[in-house]
Amino acid sequence: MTPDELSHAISSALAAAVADGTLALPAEDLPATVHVERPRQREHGDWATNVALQLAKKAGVAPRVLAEDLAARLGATPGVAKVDVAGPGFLNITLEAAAAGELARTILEAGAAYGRGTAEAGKKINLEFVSANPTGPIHIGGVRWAAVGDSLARVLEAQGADVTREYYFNDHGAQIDRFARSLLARARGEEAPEDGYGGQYIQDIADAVQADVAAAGEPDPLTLPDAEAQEVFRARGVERMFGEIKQSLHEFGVDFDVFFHEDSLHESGAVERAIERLRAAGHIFEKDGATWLRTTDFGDDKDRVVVKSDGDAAYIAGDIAYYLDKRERGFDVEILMLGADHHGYVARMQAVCAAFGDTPNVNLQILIGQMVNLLKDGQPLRMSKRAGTIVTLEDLVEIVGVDAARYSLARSSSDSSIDLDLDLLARASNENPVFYVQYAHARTANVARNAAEHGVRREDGFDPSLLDHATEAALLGALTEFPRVVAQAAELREPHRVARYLEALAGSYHKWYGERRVTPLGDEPVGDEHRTRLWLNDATRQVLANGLGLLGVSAPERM
RNA sequence: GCCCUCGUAGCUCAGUGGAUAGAGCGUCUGCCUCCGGAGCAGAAGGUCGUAGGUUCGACUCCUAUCGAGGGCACCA
Repeated sequence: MTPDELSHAISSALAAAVADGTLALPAEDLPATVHVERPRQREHGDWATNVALQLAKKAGVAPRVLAEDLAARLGATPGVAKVDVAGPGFLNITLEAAAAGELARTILEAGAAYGRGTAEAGKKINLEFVSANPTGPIHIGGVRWAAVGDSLARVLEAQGADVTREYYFNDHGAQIDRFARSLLARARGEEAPEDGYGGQYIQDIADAVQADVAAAGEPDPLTLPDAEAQEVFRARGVERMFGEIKQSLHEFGVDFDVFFHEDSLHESGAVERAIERLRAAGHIFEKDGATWLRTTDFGDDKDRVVVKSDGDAAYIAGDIAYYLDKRERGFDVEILMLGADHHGYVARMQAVCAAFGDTPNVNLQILIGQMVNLLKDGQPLRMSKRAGTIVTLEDLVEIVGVDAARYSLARSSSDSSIDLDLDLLARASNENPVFYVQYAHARTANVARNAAEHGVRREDGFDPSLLDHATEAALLGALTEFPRVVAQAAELREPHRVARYLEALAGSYHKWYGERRVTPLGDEPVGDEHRTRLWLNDATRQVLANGLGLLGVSAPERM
């Protein structure tokens, strides 16, 4: 019996109570779907609902009286063992072991599809994340969005969405000029300019550019005039940086479908077209020699310059064109993940969305994530791109590995800033809960291997009524919740819920493992109880694997 | 000054109106003669920043306030 089936049974009981006059409430006042949830306390049964509490006031009856009536009606439902009324009027429902245990078969039949849903089916979603400037390696903040964003993409895909992972390269404007000047300076053996970038990677890129130029048989850029030399370092340096960024993201398990270059918007005339479109809609005005977008009409706190008085496009012009470009590529929803240091963009970008006639927060959804603070021996680690003292994606992976890095960054709500102590992670990596979850998965694999060696085979029998231990009810209950957790993670755009769920599931599994054996002891013959437990073991493995897959974390057979 | 996010166990963090607020790590006590002890069982540890309000019921929603971080460009 699934929670949905139980929910329907309760709805039927409510409808019956209305039909025979017991519940004095118009049928349309009944909830469309009755929510059932897992009670915190195991003694409270397998499922609980507060529907009697919610309806009692409207119907003018005491909650407990209504609850008693519903309990009597539900008691006869096939698969329901008992229904208790508790506290102010909760209904606590306990399922028959067989009805609960059927889930193991359901999960194994569904396989990798267990946990998938259709909540986002038919939606074409563009998910833009990381989008770090190609002026240096990806630092720790960007890594967080790589882990969270990719996991969110997987979760949305599990709900049927057509997701495009997109990375926006800001390869236009002053930052890139500074990057190019820094490369040139280092190639000449000079210090990086005051407003430029430092760090060993600048030297490395500069060397690589010169090697590339030599390999291409082109003249040494150091013999060219400044402007031309800088252009060589800009074009080739940015290309080099792109390559490194793509490569480290790939090694992190994050592969983008589209790397979009801001420069292309300016070169193709997309920026002018987007501005003209807004002008035609009456949202553009000229003032002080500049061209403005009247974002205050759509909730922004000030209007924004889109073309500066010197004729150059302001930064937001690229974003405007980019927004339109995505819509014209057919995306219903554009999701944008930004760090908290960019949250000031939200209002103006939602205004841009509205100015194009779209619906803010529907066609454009902006997720703001808080920062990652790095600690070393409990002390904050100050990072500076200019000084080159940054902790990069590669550094983090080298210290803790891909699985631990992804997991530790994806298991927290993006609303919380998180503190990572590098020494702690390096010293005792099993402090990362990922190993708790992965160990549970490895253990299920080991149990299955052992069972196979001893002739315990699923196909020889399955009797879910034998799953009658308290730890089995708990484990089945946890397994039941997986599809809801995934659906909720997608709906709220909060993939960390999957990680937290997996930790709870792993806990339920470890407890069960301590109480029940799949392989018979000694000379004990193989019975249906062993075979049925193997079904449960394998079902757990399937869910752990499915969940870890949503996080982009491996599910090892052995550790 | 205005805006955004956060404040929950010693530490790192879960908990989008329900029952006795949870996990990992750390501390303490037990458990490997048989499916892996990266585990399990138990103990200790909380005025959920503070004060009001809404509600049958608030960690959760509202208001105020304190504290931490971030943001308020014709920069990108």
